[in-house]
Amino acid sequence: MRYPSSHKSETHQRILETAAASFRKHGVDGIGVADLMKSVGLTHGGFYAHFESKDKLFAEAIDAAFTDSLSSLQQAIGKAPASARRKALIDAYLSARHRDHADRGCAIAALGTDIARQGVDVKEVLEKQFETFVDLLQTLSGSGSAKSRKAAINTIAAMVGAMVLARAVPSEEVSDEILAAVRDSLKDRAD
Amino acid sequence: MRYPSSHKSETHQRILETAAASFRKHGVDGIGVADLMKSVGLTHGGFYAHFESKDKLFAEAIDAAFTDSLSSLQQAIGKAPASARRKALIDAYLSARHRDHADRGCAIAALGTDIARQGVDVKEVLEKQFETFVDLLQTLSGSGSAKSRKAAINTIAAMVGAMVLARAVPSEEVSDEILAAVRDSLKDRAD
DNA sequence: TGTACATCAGTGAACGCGCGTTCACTGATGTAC
DNA sequence: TGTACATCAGTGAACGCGCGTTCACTGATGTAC
Repeated sequence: MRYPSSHKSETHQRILETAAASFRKHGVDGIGVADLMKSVGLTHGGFYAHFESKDKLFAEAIDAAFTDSLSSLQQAIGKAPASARRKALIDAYLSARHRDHADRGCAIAALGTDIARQGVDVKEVLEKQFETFVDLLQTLSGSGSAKSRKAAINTIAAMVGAMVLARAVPSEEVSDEILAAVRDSLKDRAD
Repeated sequence: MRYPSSHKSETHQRILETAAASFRKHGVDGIGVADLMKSVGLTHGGFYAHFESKDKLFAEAIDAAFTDSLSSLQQAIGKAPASARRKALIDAYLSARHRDHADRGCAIAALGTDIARQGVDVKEVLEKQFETFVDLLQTLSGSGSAKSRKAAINTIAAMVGAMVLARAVPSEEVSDEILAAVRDSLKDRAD
């Protein structure tokens, strides 16, 4: 079956988006090429017309996942007045909604410890997107000084750690407590 | 070969300790039963005389890993005078040494996002040990009030997030920067 | 305009491989007589 | 004290299974004449 010329890149994109969600939900080893392609509505053999290997897909998917979640955050804070945007971002990141929907959320909070064991390719994607995240937070604080970069790194570390913990703990009570504690603490600081 | 009565529990312990290190280094799916037993100096078949399944081992190993890393931290701060212990703990946790030796370090920082995808058994072990960690930090701050519990949670979240990030980033420069930023910030706070 | 052919995204059987787990077996030593 | 037997931690072949990857093939459509 021959398809219109745009078709291939559309399929590529669909595989990528499905992968970005599935990897965040199930981990790198928790989802296979066959199941992934099934979710897209195709068979596994076709995968290699789009990606060189599962590893290569993973690197691209991390990139897509990050872009996806950062634009979600941008959207969440867009409504707020400039002075309240940092707080809006913290509330959006450290929400029960984010905790309960890892497949659409932050890639580091969902896959951080897996990424630590991956090759340089994947880690470079992560660092690039980490810097984007730092920039975003620096913009919200209204200054590009070294101090605000440090503050941005602290905010990200606290948010990532809180989300990892909130998801790793079985009791919703403790999970909520962790999110609330870090939310309060970050918002109290005038970074 | 019949062994002295203490032999079995000693082997059990050796498997557990090797597993606690290997899982932290390679992830749950990164190390198999056969390789694990080989590291212990045995063959894979013997594994099931000691553990019901790999999953059960993982739950026990997380417990052992936590106990191991918490006692390392206790040791690191033991030398310091009481007033400097919180800072000593932060320095020990957020050190390059800890970053570069995941196999002997904090289980959440090494396996946090994997644990989030595990069953309740594993998560319950984690929550118990998380509470131990909170208690330790509260003790160091010298008070058991609700405020200090909140502060302890914040400290842990920041440390875990920083370590996950520091390990996920390929450049040592950025990695060091993250550790230093969070170290400074946590020590400035009088929690 | 109509026909023959080339293209190539997607199919599905097949591959080798490593995984977790099972099981009949081994053999050194403790125990019973 | 000496012998026969029971024990059971550990062995290693074998199991079914799912994985990532390969490849000969399909067939609808674009292109050449």
